[in-house]
Amino acid sequence: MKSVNLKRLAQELNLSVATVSRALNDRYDISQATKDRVRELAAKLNYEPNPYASSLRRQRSGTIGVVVPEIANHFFSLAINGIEEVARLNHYHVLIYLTHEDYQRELDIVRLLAGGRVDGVLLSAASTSYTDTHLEMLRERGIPLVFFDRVHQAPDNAQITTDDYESGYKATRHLLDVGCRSVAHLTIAPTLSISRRRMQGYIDALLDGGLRYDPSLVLHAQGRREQDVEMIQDLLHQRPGVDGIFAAVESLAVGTYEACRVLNRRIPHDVRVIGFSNLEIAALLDPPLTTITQPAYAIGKEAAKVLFKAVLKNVPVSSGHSLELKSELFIRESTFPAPKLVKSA
Amino acid sequence: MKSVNLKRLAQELNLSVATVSRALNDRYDISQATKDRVRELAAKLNYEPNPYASSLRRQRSGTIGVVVPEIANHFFSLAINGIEEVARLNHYHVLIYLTHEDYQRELDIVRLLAGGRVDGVLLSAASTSYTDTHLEMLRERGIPLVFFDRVHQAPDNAQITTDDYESGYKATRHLLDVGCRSVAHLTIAPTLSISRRRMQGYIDALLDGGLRYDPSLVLHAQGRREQDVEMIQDLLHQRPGVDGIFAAVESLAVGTYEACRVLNRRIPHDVRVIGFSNLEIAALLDPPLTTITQPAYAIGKEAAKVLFKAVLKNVPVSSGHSLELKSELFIRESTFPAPKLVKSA
DNA sequence: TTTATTTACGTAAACGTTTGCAGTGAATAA
DNA sequence: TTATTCACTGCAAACGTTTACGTAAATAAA
Repeated sequence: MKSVNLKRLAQELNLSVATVSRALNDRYDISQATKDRVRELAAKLNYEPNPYASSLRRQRSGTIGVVVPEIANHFFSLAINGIEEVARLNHYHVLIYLTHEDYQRELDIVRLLAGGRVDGVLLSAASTSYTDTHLEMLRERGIPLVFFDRVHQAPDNAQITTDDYESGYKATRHLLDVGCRSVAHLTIAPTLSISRRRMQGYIDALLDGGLRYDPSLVLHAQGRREQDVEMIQDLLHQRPGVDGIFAAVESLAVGTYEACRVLNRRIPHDVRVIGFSNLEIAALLDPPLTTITQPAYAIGKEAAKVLFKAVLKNVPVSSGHSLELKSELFIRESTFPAPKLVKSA
Repeated sequence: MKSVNLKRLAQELNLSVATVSRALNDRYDISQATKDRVRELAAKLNYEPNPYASSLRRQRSGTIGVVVPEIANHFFSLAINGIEEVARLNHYHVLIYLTHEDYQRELDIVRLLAGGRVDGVLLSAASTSYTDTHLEMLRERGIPLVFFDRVHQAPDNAQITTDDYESGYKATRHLLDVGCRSVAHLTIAPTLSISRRRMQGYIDALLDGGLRYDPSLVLHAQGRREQDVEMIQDLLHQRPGVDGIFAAVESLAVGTYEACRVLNRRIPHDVRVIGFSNLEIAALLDPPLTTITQPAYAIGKEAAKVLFKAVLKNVPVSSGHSLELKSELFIRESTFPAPKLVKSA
């Protein structure tokens, strides 16, 4: 019940607490003989240093904080996987916080973290409105911050993202290539830079393809599953000419499938669908979904690497450390050109 | 850069550190006037108490540890979601650790946690071999532990599980009901109690259904995606008579779909498939997958609740606090009886 | 020999809180 | 008047580490 500490070890070995501490930390000014003695007893008694005492003394927590909108989401759980990997290699611990897309909650969390609980923060922004006061708090306290995926347009922050503009362009372009003439775009909060960049890619691809950009074909979802599906249904119903849909996030691609099922629209015969997604089973959907897939695991890993560079060297991160990874297009049946399908159907 | 602490506040207010601390903690023996003064300045200076000093002094970390085999998995991410919810309500922080199904890693993690970093632990066991030495470490240190889903047969531990036996029975029974005569079972490590219980349900349902239990129809997967799919292919190939498959974990249900695709076996025409799964999009698969779905979110929530009861009241958890939640059967096309399908195909 | 250097360890302060105890001045009771 | 209570506040120790500094003994240099 009573945990063994340095004092206990010191008494039992007839040494001072300082010597024991130094022996365990493998300091140069302790003889090999005592180091061995100390370590042996420590192992025998299952000694584990008290992390809070240690963190208090060296002003360093050995912990990073990860703040994400949600966790039941393939992208984020894969990213966290990558983050955890890097943290473990650096003997660091990982605190997880969920904002549930709520800016206020994000603010509260960051305030807490700025209190010194962590040595660094990885953050993927909530979709609701934004000021960057809380980021200032971290900066004031000298706590490095690296954004990943959902970044915030702060003056000089490191951020790990994907080529959202190019991806948006590529996705839209692909729809045009397979014959779509009226492409809708489903996205989330326009305050998010990823949304804006994906959408800009969408717009530019339309224009380059000789189509005009029709804002009424852009649907901003709320993130509430059922309501979003209804909105998609409404869109498909009111604009029967829509023959292609580009979903900027996975949940909206899935929502499109559901809406199409309800409305009896055939994919890809009536409408072709492409979506950002990290679903491993996209290929097993009915029909297999064409996806733009982000390297989620790599994003988490790289973001953590950049953060640790700053944390361990005790230097601030800057936009110079930013990275943009490439996402990949997987073409599947949901965007097959119509003619082929008509035959086999 | 320099963080504001109690001393700073005390100086600025001409009070002692003790008074400031008590004022912020809303102690009864501080006048309302000083409380107001203190709080005002604290808010103005953005004071956040140093969590490590605080944790060191009161022997309490305000943190729980969550240990799971993996996170890129619907069940676990949903469970973590539930856990985080409860933790947040209790103003607790959540440390995440991944074992990647590696027992040695689980051991190392528990050893760390037993060092006092957390006030309690939620654990879902890795699938590899098992002794319960590390659980003893937690018990010795008086750190409550609650298992969820993947429990370990420790003498007197609290555990939150689902009705695995009944679920296994129900799933198998369902396959028999729709006409299967040769049902294979895909599962993971037999050391895990969930595996054993699900399998026992499978066996009993077979016997009750007048079939015999054939161990060669049980496949123990390794958790390596590609190899698992190959094993499933081999099974289907060598035992062409198999007309039903019960997958004890989601990945194996998905693997079955892939194997069937490679071998050109039609689901459900040639073989019917049911699997444990928390995929929200099971209904969108080709064909829609019949699932046994665990209340993952609720499991996380309940496990956390039980843990906090122990943590906050400072009492040990015991098996008396264990809970068994019910999983649900969602019947979809992958287990439709053959005749119907022959027509529409 | 004396003096400088190295080796190995101890002393004590510090990190920022919390809290038992004591103390103060004022108000009330005896 | 004195004693007692009450409402506040301060002093100082404690939590378990880490580390700057000091020091004694042993060795090297003079």
